[in-house]
Amino acid sequence: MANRNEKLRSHCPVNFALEAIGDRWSLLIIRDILLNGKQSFGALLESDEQIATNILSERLVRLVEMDIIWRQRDPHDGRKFVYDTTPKGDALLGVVLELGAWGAQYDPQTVAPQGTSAQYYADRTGTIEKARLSLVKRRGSAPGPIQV
Amino acid sequence: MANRNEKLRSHCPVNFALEAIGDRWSLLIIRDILLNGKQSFGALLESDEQIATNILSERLVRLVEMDIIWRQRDPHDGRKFVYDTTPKGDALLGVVLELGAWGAQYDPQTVAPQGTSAQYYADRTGTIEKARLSLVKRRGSAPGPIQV
DNA sequence: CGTTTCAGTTGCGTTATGCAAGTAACCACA
DNA sequence: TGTGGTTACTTGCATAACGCAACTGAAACG
Repeated sequence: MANRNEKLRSHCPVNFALEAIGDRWSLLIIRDILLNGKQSFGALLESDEQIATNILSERLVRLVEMDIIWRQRDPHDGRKFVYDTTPKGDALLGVVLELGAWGAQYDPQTVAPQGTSAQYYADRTGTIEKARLSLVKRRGSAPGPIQV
Repeated sequence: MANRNEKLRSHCPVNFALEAIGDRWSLLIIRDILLNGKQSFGALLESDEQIATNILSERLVRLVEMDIIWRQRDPHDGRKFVYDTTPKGDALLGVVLELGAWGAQYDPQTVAPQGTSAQYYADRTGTIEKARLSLVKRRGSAPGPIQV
């Protein structure tokens, strides 16, 4: 699991990244925020992978602590929080897309997730720049789901 | 952990990749084979992250089962095996480099791992193509460590 | 032929994950 | 204003994964 303050096994940059987000759930949460526009606990719960509430809760705390996402109260509903990626979280887009490209290539039963176009996974060439532009556009305008 | 034959949580390509290699060790092993030219059990054991023998053993079996790496007896030493990536494993290079780029950017204490040039992590632009060329060159010639 | 190297395996304690159930704060409506 | 539903959690407990240390069997070395 992504550890918090314990000493790292090494300072190889690949290892640093894996200790931060190299567990089974963190990158799925980041995928949902970056690509599927999910920004609340409830929305993140509804993904196909069926994350448990306690795990989602703990991961969100960790990701906030690591400054990969941040949260604020929903101004329109006092029960809810709004979660969104920080620039450090946005910088994981390349990782998510590379994983997606590999998965799409080697999973014989691959499907594009709901609300996400298969073209973002189909080929790697140009994909990262393309999605990054979507993200810039999103950041530049009012916050909300991006339709990729 | 990367599971084997149990049913996947979903067929989202990102999830498929995470279920295959989304644990704390698999991508470090792939990093060592792809970037650091390590090809034996003993060499893989010596990395800074100090993987345990039982975990390395199990991960190598899994990676072979998934056709991400393959192994053969060392023709020069009957005790040893030679491990190397398959094309499916080579295709994870982009994932490794994206993780490395992110880690190098956000780990204040980052270091380039032994035998690996920092330039491969320092910036993402062109990095993937560059390393891929190294890999193609390596595959084209006799198998052996690549010095990146 | 004894010693060392190599690639593991085994045993066992610790940590992480996953499921089900429960809770406090808040909102929507009568 | 109170009642029921929603949201974002927390708790308890079982199971699975991880990690350390010690051990093994086959091959190489001297």
